[in-house]
Amino acid sequence: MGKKDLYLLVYLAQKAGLYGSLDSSTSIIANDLDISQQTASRKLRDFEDSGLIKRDVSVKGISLSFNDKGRDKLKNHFSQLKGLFEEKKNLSGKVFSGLGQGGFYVSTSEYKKEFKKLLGVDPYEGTLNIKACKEDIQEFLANKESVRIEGFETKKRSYGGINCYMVKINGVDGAIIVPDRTNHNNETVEIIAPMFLREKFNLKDNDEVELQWRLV
Amino acid sequence: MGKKDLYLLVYLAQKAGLYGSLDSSTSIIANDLDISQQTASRKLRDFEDSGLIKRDVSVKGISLSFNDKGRDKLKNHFSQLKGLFEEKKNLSGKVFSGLGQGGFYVSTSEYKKEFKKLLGVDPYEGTLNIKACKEDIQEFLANKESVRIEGFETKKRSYGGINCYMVKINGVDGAIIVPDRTNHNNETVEIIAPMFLREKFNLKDNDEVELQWRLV
DNA sequence: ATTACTAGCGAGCGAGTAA
DNA sequence: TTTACTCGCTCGCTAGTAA
Repeated sequence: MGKKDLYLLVYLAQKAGLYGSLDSSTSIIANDLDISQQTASRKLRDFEDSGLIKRDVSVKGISLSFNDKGRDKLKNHFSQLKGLFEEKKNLSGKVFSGLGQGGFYVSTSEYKKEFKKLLGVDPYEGTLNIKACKEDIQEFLANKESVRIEGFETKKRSYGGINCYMVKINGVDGAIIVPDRTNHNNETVEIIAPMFLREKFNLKDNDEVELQWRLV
Repeated sequence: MGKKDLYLLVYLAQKAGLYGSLDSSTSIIANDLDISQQTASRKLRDFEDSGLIKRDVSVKGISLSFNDKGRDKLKNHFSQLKGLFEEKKNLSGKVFSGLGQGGFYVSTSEYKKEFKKLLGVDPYEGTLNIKACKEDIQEFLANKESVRIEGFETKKRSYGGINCYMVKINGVDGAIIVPDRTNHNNETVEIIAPMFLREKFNLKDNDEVELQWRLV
């Protein structure tokens, strides 16, 4: 589906709901959107082919509902706009135990040197994993400037780049790090800070923490 | 401007900000959006002609910013989406004594097993009935994802499916259950939770409780 | 009444180029 | 380098119908 057809997706969302369904006909939809019945039919077939919607056709009409992919597409579009109109200032999430992969970055001296520039002081050699709702994270990061740490190569292996976002965590200066190569899904963020945050704040898994932006 | 060109307006908004401006060139924009320089140029002129944006052209490039009309158009689009994604966040209602039919579901081992998956722990073998205004309930449930527990059959009888909505009740993780076969009207919801909520919160009939969404 | 195929046409895209 | 004009061509639209 082309970016030009968003308007149809929005129309469907309004008529069917994101989790509901719409019983209609291609002529009705065409009429509502001021396009031909044939075009409506074709576009809906295209949406189905791209996996955005579910389409049930009968001689009585057509029943339409969203797939995850379609919802995601709309949600993503919405998040972008939301960043423009409603800039999220805070992100709260819950501590959880990660796989320890973040510690690798902070322990690697080339990265560590860059992190020190971000934090002003040496980073603690480990990261704090925080889980939050995917949309909240997207919104929090949307339109925010990140500091890029470029990847590099040694004889032994290559090291990927990292995007860093300057934040305060429970009031302490830190940074969200988003390595190019990460196993994380998009429901988690990884934090570096000058000290062992778990100890500092006596954090256990599922404890809530609050992130705020700080200026670079 | 046609409805199809929203994507360009969104691009501009992200680059320029709603109240800022963007110094760029038609080639850069064309490249970002995967269209030709000529098309970018033409579309931007069209936007200007429709009064959506302000356009300052020089041989060095182009400076773009939004007019009220352009901002309104985007804002309007955003508001439509907002209605879809940000529904009512809370529902308050009053405890009442139901007919005890909900307890049947939580006592049936097949259902109970599914409920355990939802709650993480075994459910208390009973439900809490909550009465609220019909419209509030509809709005609260609108467009929310539900977890479906399919019905099943035994030799003795058949068991209907249940739709479950993940909620917090007074801060406790629980779920609204909506059996396919229910005697409830649409002014009530039925809650399962890991513990006997009436005891936990010392609830009497007509006491007010608050429901909030929680992520699955 | 439907959906959707085929054909033909026209809007809109982009290459070339002027300013 | 810019922006933007002209023009040819293509993609996607709609009319006509089939199913």
